[in-house]
Amino acid sequence: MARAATTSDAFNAVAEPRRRDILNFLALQEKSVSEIVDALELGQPSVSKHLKVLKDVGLVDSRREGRQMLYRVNAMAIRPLYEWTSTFERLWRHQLAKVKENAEKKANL
Amino acid sequence: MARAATTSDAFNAVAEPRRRDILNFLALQEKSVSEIVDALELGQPSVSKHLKVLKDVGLVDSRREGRQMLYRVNAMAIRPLYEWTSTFERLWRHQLAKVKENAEKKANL
DNA sequence: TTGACATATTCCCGTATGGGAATATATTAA
DNA sequence: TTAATATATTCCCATACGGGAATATGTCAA
Repeated sequence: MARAATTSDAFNAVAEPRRRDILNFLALQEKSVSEIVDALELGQPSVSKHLKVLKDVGLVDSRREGRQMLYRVNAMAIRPLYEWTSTFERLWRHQLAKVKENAEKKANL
Repeated sequence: MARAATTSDAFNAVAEPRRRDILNFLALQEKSVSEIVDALELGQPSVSKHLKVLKDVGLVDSRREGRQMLYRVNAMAIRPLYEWTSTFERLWRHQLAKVKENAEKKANL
């Protein structure tokens, strides 16, 4: 077995930094491919390929408007990632609480 | 340029499902390598290699106890992932709110 | 039609992957 | 010492990556 395909799930799709850049850029509103190309300073074919990966895993949707294709984020598809990381949030809060506690103990010596 | 190294950041390290399995397994308490091997039903060399990746990006720490190596999660290292996904949480909440709104509208016809 | 614009796809290649098998290293016990 | 246990590393290979260049497809305008 080799490395899992980038299209196998949201975790793999989002591992690529440029794809996160694209999602960030689309977060506020839908954009055309060329707007993304301009914003990210990346080749048009690369952007189209990244968008295909994102679409395959459901992270973006698209619609045609004239000659342009408009892409928008499907935020729901990021939810599994959020849920998974949330299970660890409790752990680091606990960790931070202990650090704080120790600091206060020291201060009160 | 090829695909980014699995050790380049937490996003890439966590893209591999077995590594998420390992982190899940370590979430509650530290475990030895052989405990992980038994739990995940994966070869020992594979587990050691996954642990190396996780350690390289700071997702786990380890300490020796006799012949065993005990690994534990460093939850703080997952924080960037949580933060990034959180920026999209607002978006899907908004989406869900609209769905609910539409459903209620229909119900009141 | 033809041409121009916007996007998608194909082809190329250097690079790294994850698993298994075999082997190396570290630690303890006898 | 030597043997046994626990873990790490190396070597192998099939696979897919991301980017650039070139090309194909799709849409509108004249």
